[in-house]
Amino acid sequence: MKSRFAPSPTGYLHIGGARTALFAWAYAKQQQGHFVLRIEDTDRARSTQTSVDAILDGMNWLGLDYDEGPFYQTERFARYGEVIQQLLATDKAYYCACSKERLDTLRADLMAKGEKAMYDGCCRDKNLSSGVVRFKNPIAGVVTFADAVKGKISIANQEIDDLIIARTDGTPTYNLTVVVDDHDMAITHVIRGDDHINNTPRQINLYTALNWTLPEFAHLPMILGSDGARLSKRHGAVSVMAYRDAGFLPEALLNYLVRLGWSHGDQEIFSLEEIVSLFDLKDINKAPASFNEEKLLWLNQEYIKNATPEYLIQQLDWHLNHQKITTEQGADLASVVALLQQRSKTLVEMVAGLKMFYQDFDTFDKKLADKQFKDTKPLAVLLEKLSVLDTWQADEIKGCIKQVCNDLEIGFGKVGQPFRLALSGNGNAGNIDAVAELIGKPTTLKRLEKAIQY
RNA sequence: GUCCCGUUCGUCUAGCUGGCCCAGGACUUUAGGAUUUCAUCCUAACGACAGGAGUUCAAAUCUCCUACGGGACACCA
Repeated sequence: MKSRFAPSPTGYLHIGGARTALFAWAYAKQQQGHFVLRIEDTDRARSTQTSVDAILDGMNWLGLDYDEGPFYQTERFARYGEVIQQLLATDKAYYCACSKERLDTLRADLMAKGEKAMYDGCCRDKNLSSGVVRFKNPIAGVVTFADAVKGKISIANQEIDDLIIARTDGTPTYNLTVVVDDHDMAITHVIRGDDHINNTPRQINLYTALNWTLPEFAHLPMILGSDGARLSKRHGAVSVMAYRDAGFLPEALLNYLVRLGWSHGDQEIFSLEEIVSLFDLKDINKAPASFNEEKLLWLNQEYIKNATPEYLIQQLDWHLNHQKITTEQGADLASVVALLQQRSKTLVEMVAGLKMFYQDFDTFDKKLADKQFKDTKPLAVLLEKLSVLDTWQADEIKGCIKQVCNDLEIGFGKVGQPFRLALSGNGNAGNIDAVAELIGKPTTLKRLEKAIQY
């Protein structure tokens, strides 16, 4: 068994492509087969190296490893040429010299007449020797195939025109290259987006003309945006790497993506191992799904909550560098992360919460400070008690706060809140005693003084 | 326009070898509870079988029609 992911390098790896890759990858792993990465770059005008790199980066970040490839179609032109010649020689293809203008008007006329815009086979029997090469699609009959997710699909050959397999400059086009590659690479399962359903019958005809055995086809429904239209740039972030930048964990994205169209009963959370062991094409939904960032956020939070601090630190590395925050000095990063992981939906949020342990802030949040620092008495008393504290530990610090409460006969919140603001600058912090412990005595006292002077 | 595919709570979905479904889970929202804010956690509530016809003792599940949505119709992939 062998599956593949075959993106064209005309942009970054987007969410829809990533899900297709994930499904093809998961099925290969599940079947203990191979997963192939193939770059379909035959459109030299639109393909770029930057896009190739972006796709590779995306795959790598997601952890979707491939057993073979990446293969590049541009390196296989000789082979395509061979197949085109073979088709020509066996009268399965012909040269067509129709001008673009003729084709355009033909299309417009047909549409106006209420018919499907198709090539009329004008040059089919002219026996020309130059121009584009078209495949001689059968005129009659019906092409039927059993799609692994959609079920039986039939299209009449009358609905299919003679597709171009080689351009004027001799370069091959998509429908020819996929067939040749999938055959040559011994792909047994073609798993791709259902925008390719209409191409499938023509490809099947090509397989037949070449006398090659057909692979299984599995067409995945598209991912739609919140407005029901196909997911695109105008729906916001669609690049996989944009999700890394926004602080998502790769396994959270993968988990979200796998549940978009695939299910295993009521289970929502799947480890990578579970995805691999449980994945099956028959559990894929036929209908398109729309992307919902709120649920992704929830999943991400779940993964952050359950991850080990060590793993989180590893994932945090990029964000820390990106925001130029150094954590060598000051609090123990693992402890800080452990404190923060219960309260961060994203890594970006975590970094925001982690700043106060490694950087001083210039000002307090004005609104909060005006309120919390109106009466500085509690903080002043707290400062006194903390400054004489010998063992700088959460329990001891908590004890001090309680003492202040007793001495002044006020509630915990009256001391805890201002204290929290004093240390964080913005009021966002977890267990205040633990926070103070990690920040350390000198810094805690310094910030307390600053708050009292506010 | 023509062809192909699809249609269960706002969203992701279970169920689709008909009865266990006056439809289950999750996200979101709302209301409570726990908590030193927030977050987390617990409890509860709201909320859907697109519409119609048919088959059947019985339909979300099978058939047909309609509506709506998506996709394809490139010398793009």
